[in-house]
Amino acid sequence: MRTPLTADMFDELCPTPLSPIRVGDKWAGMIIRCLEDGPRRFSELRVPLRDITPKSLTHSLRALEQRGLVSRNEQPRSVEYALTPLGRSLLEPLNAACAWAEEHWDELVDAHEAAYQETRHTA
Amino acid sequence: MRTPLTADMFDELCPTPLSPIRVGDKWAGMIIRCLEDGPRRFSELRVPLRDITPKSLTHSLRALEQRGLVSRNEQPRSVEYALTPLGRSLLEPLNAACAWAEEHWDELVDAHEAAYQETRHTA
DNA sequence: AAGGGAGGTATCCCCTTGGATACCGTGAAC
DNA sequence: GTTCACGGTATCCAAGGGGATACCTCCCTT
Repeated sequence: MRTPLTADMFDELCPTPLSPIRVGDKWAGMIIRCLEDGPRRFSELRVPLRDITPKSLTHSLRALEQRGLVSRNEQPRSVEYALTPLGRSLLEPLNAACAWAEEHWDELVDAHEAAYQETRHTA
Repeated sequence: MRTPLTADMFDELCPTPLSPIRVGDKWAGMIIRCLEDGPRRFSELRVPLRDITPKSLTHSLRALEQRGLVSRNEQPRSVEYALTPLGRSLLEPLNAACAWAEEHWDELVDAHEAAYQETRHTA
């Protein structure tokens, strides 16, 4: 564990974009996933979230802190973010949501494409 | 089943507002719950959602339709909305999310109040 | 003393979300 | 033939989410 976070970990197979279920703001769900294996540093979190601006990351992390899901541990040479026990307990329903999205992936894609076609047809 | 929807069904005990987990937009989760026991009509759905404007309800329902979660059945004298099988399958992770929120209700409230106090103190 | 990395802030700006209010079209029902 | 409920639209508006860019402070290294 504590393997480096990769830049492509949310690229292809992650069901997040098509799933109707969301945790907090745009980034919160992914951040929680990133912290699953242990504490991470600010700059470390920016890697898998690609082009996230520091402002957005700060904002999301503060919101997660306020909800008691993430802790901020400031040390001499770095800042480490980690899941609180409450945040870790959230992994269970979050995983259930992701599993649902993966399980119904085809239907979600079909519905999305059908809606898109209809839009084009109407226009 | 098919008992009338009450105006207060989302008032007190519903964990939605404090839960970090959301389904679609502001109303989607509650709409899905409302359809759990069978099809409902537009005006019927407005009751439990209190002050929802027709515009907002229309918008949310259209979005749920596009995602394939809700079906719209137009009949001579009424329009009925119902869960699709896909929509119904979403109840499982949705219930998991609600159960989580209820289970950690106290912690959620504590975190929320602590954040509020801190805001007041800072200001 | 200067450079550099970590962890942010400060501004600006656009787009979306969602509420308020008002209006509309259709088909019973009176 | 007008009124009424149903199922919406149309328009306007305020607040918030989120990206782009630039800047800053602290501390360590060289």
